[in-house]
Amino acid sequence: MRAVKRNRVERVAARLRHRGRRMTVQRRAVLEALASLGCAHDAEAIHARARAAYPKLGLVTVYRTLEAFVADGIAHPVFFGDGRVRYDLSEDGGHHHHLVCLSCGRIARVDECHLPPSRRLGRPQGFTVTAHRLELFGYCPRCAPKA
Amino acid sequence: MRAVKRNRVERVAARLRHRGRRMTVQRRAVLEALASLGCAHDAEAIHARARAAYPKLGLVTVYRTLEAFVADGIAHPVFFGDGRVRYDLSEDGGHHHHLVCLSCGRIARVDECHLPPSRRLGRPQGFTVTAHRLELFGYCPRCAPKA
DNA sequence: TGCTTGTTGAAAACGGTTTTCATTGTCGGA
DNA sequence: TCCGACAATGAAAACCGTTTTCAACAAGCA
Repeated sequence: MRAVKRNRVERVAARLRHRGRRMTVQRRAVLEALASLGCAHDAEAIHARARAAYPKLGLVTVYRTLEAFVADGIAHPVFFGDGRVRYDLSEDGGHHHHLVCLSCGRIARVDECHLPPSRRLGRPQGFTVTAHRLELFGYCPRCAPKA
Repeated sequence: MRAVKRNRVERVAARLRHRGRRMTVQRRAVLEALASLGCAHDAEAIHARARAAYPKLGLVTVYRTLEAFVADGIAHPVFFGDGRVRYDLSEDGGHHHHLVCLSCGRIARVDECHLPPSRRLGRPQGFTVTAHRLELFGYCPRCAPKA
């Protein structure tokens, strides 16, 4: 586990350096917060968690770090339409989507993507599709009406 | 065409009244702006268009009208993740998605939804899915690299 | 070690959206 | 048709998540 962590930090550090960026204590803290929080948390939540590792960390730095991570493909933004941006650590193996409980806000991962290949999606309109965003909304087991 | 318009206004007016709301000149102007603009325009664009019919219309009223329309199922919000909410007039026949050109911002409708039925989507996690949001990003025919 | 230049933190700015408040106007009832 | 209750409006101000500014700091290369 420790080794996994160290590896991740080093991989990310390398990716940053490759773009002329630097790895700092603050970025390490944000990276670990992202990893430990899991799916789709916003800047404020990431800030709160990262402060555990580095209490002096400012919220502005979190925003800037997330911006850098997104630009370098280390993380990506998730939008639920509530006016705040959430972030996921990018995985090498592919993307995932989310199930959002409209009652309690709980979020679950959806690893399978049921969409046809990109090539087909934009064909009728002549678009070349390079990305998509899918979020599912409904009720989690605890909140679902017991029918 | 004139008749179609009148019908729409009346249907919407009825739906509003049903909820204790009122149909006003301003709301009529917003409704017509939504209909004539088509897919996914933001409050500012709707405001600009609606002002053609009612120049005194304030932007705040547009926001409030859109809020009422969404609450009454007359329109629904669309999110592209750029920090502004767009709106579509709801259709009785079902929903549609969008193709967004990352280069020129052009937006195209996607009428077919390639997703499995809601019932299946949240099953593994035990969620009851009631809605979903899907937006496709890529390049339109004009902007696509001529491969 | 020294230097260059990316990074940080605090405060202020930003921009889309929402709220406040006094005024106006819709629409159901007399 | 007129009345009155109360929803809707407009302008200004407030909000709130995010971004920018700017001076001090520190990562990483020579």
